[in-house]
Amino acid sequence: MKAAHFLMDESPKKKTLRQLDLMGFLEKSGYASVEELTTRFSVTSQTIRRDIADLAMQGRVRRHHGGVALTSPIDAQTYRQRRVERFTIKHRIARRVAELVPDGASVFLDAGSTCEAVAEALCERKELKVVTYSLRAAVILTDRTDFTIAVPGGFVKNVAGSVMGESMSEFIRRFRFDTAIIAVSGIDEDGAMGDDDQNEVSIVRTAIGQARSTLLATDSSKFYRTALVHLGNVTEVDDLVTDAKPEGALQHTLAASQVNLHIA
Amino acid sequence: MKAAHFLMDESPKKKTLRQLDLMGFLEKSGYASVEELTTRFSVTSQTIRRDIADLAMQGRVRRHHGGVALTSPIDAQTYRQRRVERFTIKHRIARRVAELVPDGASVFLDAGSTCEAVAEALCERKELKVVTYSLRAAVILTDRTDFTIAVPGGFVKNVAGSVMGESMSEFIRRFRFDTAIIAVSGIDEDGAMGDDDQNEVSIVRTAIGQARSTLLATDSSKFYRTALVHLGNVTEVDDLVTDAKPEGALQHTLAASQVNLHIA
DNA sequence: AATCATATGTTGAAAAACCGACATTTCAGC
DNA sequence: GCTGAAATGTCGGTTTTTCAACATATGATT
Repeated sequence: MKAAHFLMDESPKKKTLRQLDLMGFLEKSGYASVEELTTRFSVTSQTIRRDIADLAMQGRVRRHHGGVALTSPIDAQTYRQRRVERFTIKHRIARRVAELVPDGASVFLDAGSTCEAVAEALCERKELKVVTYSLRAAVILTDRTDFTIAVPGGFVKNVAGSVMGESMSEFIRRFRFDTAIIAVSGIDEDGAMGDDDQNEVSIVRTAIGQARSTLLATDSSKFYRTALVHLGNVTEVDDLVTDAKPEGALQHTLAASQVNLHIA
Repeated sequence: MKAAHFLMDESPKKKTLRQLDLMGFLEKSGYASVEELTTRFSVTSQTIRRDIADLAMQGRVRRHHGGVALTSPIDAQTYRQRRVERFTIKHRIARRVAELVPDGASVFLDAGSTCEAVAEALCERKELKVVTYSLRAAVILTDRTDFTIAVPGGFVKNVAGSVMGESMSEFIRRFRFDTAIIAVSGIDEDGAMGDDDQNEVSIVRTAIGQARSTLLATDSSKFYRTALVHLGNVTEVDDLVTDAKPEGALQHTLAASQVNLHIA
């Protein structure tokens, strides 16, 4: 009973997840106040402090009165390196995605960092019509292109910079897409795709329903990760763009389906 | 006592020097606590706080309980650029505007470059509720704060990064504002304010109607310029923040009204 | 169901940091 | 030397943060 315990269990607990997320946030800004973090994660200051205490124990952050900072904050070099690293993976995928989108197409674009990279890559196309609920993607596209771009209205979710509101699906339903470009938080071995936010899932499902074809863009770290909310099955998508071929069960699931696999 | 000549190694302003040094230190570590800084510079915490207050006023650092952090994780280039930007007219005006907005307020924020500068300055406030149809402003605020932010849905107007749609006014009408922060393209000598886009004017008018007070932020180049679409009269606004006192007729128009004039 | 472990929320008192007002120092210019 | 402005220090009262101890929830194991 206990032997199996430390051999197998790799599933990240909530706490660990949040701490990981917290680190990600820190790496962007270098410093974060406890207050910011409490609202960002919707937990008590005490919980944040416990997270911080853990991370500080591991020497990964520096504690301060009122917040946390990175220990070896954004050493210009590592920072650049990280950027480059992300550039290669996410941007390789993004470029591949952009190649699959014809000029003049009407596109739905999901939120999340991968989709922001896709937005950048889409700038190379011409005369696209894009609907997205990612503010950042919208800004990237308006700044660099003259595409027709639409965003739904609502409240902005801080973590992702995505828009959330009551009538999102209604808004999306007003459009038809040649392609829905989506991203997910995890894909199970049986091909179950999932995300961490119920609302986002609902939006994406609506978009898929309005689209002639669905394109899933995700890096291989998402394989075999289970996400909170079920979004659908990977066999429903028409194209899957990723950076490495999935191994094992997932590979078979895909092979047995109609999914076009693109390795960037 | 004159004996302490070994302390006299400072030539220009001590204060300025230390602040410069402090910035240098910050750029390495991204964050520094007040305590660290007191020992590093051998001065009182109060002095450090005054330095910090100065720098924060200039928008060069973010204050936190216990210390300071850089506003943005530095990229030498952007940093230099920011530094210049900080002292432009728009940013001076923006800072003044932010001072007039109390923590916790609900505000409407117009679109345009001045309002984007205001968005940056508003990051210093706390727990604001912001409704804006400027995508860029929305992104700035979501990236740097945990405010509640809402944007209306619609198509994005490329040049300005503002959102336009049928039901904009309806969306705006769902909110009440403590302050509507607006910008205009021109102000006539008789106080007539105008903008160049019929839709934007309609949105702004609606917002003003929902606001307890209206704050006009505009640089002095807008004085005596006539814009296409009439928006209202400057006497309707409660506060006018600008960079230079208007001369001539407009000055009298303002003096005869209830407008509070703030020169940044 | 009972039990245990883990994660999170709550509370109240102690500690730390803040701010304003005023005192003191420094130094340039008369 | 005297004076005034700028910079810094000191002091107290206030606000914010922290921490420890306890309570509650959730979930897995038996």
